[in-house]
Amino acid sequence: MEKNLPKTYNPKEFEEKIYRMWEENHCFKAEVDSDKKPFTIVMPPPNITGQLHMGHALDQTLQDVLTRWKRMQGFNALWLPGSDHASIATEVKVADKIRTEEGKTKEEIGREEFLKRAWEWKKNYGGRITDQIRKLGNSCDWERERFTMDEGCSKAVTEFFVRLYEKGLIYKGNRLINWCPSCATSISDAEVEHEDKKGKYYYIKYPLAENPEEHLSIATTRPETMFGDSGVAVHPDDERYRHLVGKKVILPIANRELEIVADEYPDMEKGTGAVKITPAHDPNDFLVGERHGLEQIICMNEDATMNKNAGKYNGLDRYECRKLLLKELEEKGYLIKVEETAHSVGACYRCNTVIEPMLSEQWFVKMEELAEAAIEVAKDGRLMHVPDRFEKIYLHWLENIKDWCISRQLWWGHRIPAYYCQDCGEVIVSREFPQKCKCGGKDFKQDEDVLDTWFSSGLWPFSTLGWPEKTKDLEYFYPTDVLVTGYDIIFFWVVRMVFSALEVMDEVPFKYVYVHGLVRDAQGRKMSKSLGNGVDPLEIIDQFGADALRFMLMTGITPGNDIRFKTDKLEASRNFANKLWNASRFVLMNIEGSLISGEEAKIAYKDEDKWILSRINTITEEVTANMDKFELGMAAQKTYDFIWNEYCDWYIEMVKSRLYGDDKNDKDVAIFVLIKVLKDMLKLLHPFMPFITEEIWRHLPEESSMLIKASWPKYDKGISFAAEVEKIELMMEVIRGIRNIRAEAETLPSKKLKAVISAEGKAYEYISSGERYIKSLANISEIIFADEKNQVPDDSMSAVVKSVEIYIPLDELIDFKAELERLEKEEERLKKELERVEIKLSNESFISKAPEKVVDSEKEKKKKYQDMLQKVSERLKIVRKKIG
RNA sequence: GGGCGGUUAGCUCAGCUGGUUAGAGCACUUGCUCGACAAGCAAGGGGUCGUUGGUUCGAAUCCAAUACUGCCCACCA
Repeated sequence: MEKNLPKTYNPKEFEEKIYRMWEENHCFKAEVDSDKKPFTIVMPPPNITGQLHMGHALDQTLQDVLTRWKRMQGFNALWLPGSDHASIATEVKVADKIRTEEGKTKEEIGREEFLKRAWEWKKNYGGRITDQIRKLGNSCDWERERFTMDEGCSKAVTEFFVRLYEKGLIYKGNRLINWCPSCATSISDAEVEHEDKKGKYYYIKYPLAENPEEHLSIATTRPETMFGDSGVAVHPDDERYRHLVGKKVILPIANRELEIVADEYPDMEKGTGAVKITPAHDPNDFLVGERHGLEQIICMNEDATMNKNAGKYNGLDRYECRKLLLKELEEKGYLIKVEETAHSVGACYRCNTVIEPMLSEQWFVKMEELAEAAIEVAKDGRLMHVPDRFEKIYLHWLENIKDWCISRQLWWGHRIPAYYCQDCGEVIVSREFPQKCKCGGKDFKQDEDVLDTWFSSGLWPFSTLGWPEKTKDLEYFYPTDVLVTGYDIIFFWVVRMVFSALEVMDEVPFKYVYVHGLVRDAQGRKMSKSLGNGVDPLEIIDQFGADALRFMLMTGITPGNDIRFKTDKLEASRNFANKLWNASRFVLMNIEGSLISGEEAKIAYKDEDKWILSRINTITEEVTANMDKFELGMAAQKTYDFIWNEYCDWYIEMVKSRLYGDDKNDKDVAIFVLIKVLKDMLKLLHPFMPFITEEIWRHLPEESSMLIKASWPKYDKGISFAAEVEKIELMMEVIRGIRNIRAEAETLPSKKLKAVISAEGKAYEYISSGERYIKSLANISEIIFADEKNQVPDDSMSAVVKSVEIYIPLDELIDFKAELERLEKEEERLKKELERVEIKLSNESFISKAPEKVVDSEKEKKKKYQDMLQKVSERLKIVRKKIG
């Protein structure tokens, strides 16, 4: 135990210190231990190029809350951290650096040298994001930190690739892929973002070969691709064109002949019904072309300039070509009309450049079989989504999946383990560099391409635990329990982890997928660099503390929904931390000498002790239930409410008179309960606010171990003080009633007042045995019970709570006007309530059909309201008479 | 074109499997220099829960339709 807490809550003074303490004591470490049950979360690896942003803060905090909670519940909790090499993003960054610092392109530097620089870059900057993450308080096992390109993960990638290849699930083929001209690489379908943009339909004349006077009108949004045309398709049922099938048209400018083919693909209703077919630059046309054996003509280069197939436009950028081509078409009379339209355009999700569908030889993963397995585990419940609406999205995507293009024309990443014999051209896919080819050749060249980043990310849940080796870790910690991620990368990542795991591990990689939303700005906009509306978590931590940020994110969250970042919510969280800080300070300040034992305290519990113990017990049960259901926001909110509204506002206030009194033993009992409940509160709050709770914990007497290692409180069936709870709650209402009188009547002095109370039965017992609460908390000097001797004075202000009447005698000071207003308002309210209950009770079907419990409680309510109403009415009469 | 959300106090949002006087934070009003806390204390005001219809003894909660709004998916030449 340390000395008392400083006067004000200042997170900067201890957050870093506490984190260091946890790390130095290896508190985050998890090792195989067959006596304990494992709980595993594998951290979605942030990109090494990344900076910590609010999305991370949310994502990371959720994982930390779950990890800390499970650790306290006695699980062997492993949260495994790491980072992702982020192929494209890093390559772009490193290339930029080389360009600005050395004035060279990456090609000029060469592959080997470039990779050297990239690793250097990773060494210098790759740890930045993980350093930032520590500031959030993450309790991940840093001693196990992994990187997608470290030795083990790389080995896993090769192993996985080879296995899929050997099974025939990976193939190399000439297919239509998405080409990003700016990144100069292919990208997968998932990496293309579609956006509706304004565009134009250009209607172009394609004259018939045998009769140039006649023509087909062809609409296109990308006229420059006409240099890749190798046919025109019409629908076989289309009367307009039936006679032309098999004939030829002339491709304008290029002056090539194109065959007219009949195919189901064209939509007769749309455009002119005749479609130009460009197999090498459009995915649909590619299929049509395959069906009819049409030539695949590539008319663009990799940088989206036109190639020699575009004739005189060779070398021009695609859009420049479009402009000039349209001009020429118009001049030569080939352009029929131009129509405005809106159509969807695909862009690269990294650089936002419009992608170019292009025919290219790439490596692909066959998806059908893999997808089926991933669909099955969702349907049979082995994989659960929280909230479950995301399961539909997941399923829909898998059910419509196409083969996955995995090769990238980049250098930073896992190089494809395919080797080409330089003598015979044979392709060998293998784990090691091949020694000898069938043909006897020994000269091999490895494939130049690297793999899609998500190929390695897909293996993350098990490659980080040692796969392909059969490690103890893998056996013990796998499958993991929860995957926490945003809905924006379900397709990129979640799906890929699932089918990859099912393929090689034969088991789901995680049991639950907890899907969270985005953190938006105060106006509800997405935080983005271009808008400049991003909020830097590090600045927030600096200003408010990590605990406040975490708590704000957690209370604001409902699974799957976006969250708005507002400073006032942050302030509220910080204020809450301050409240807890001061309450704890108050408790510690009042400790004198040694503490009494639980047994000693137990026999001397006062009613408020029993009440608060009973309440924390209930709250513990509820919070735990919420956590079990992933209702973390609710759990945090309940803890907040209990600490502030029950412990601070009521319990501490009730106990003060005992702390300042002369009864030493009674004081010790109060201290005992104050500490006991505080401890449980700190435990419940610890997953959400780890720093402040640990810091306070360090100051508690007789606590030598850390809170992070403490055990989660359990619901105690033995604690049930129903009568005490009822009594204290009645006290609270009476006190509120008196305070209300004080507040409403402006003429009331702030000094102590007498109270005359009329109560019967249980209420009388409660109040007579609980006078001290009313005296101290409502500032009352004396309580007189009304009976034959002590009549209720007319000149008094009054309140009715439950069946208790309270009168504050005031003689000439009385503010009858205020009293009248209060009573009238009260009467009206009661009449309304009573009416509602009476209507319900006079409804026969209610009486016969509603459960007895509900009917009884309505009857009780009726009695209560009648009783109160009668009392209020009598009082009103008197006051009205007084006023005259 | 298909799918999924949201619509509750001035603002931002909670309200799980139908029964509470419909809640919180911020904002607002009034009063507090009383020994944890003004980042605070006490007492208040403010909502026909988007609209319509249905199920039910009973609907913010379940169902249907509708309006507005956001997001995701899709090969609309």
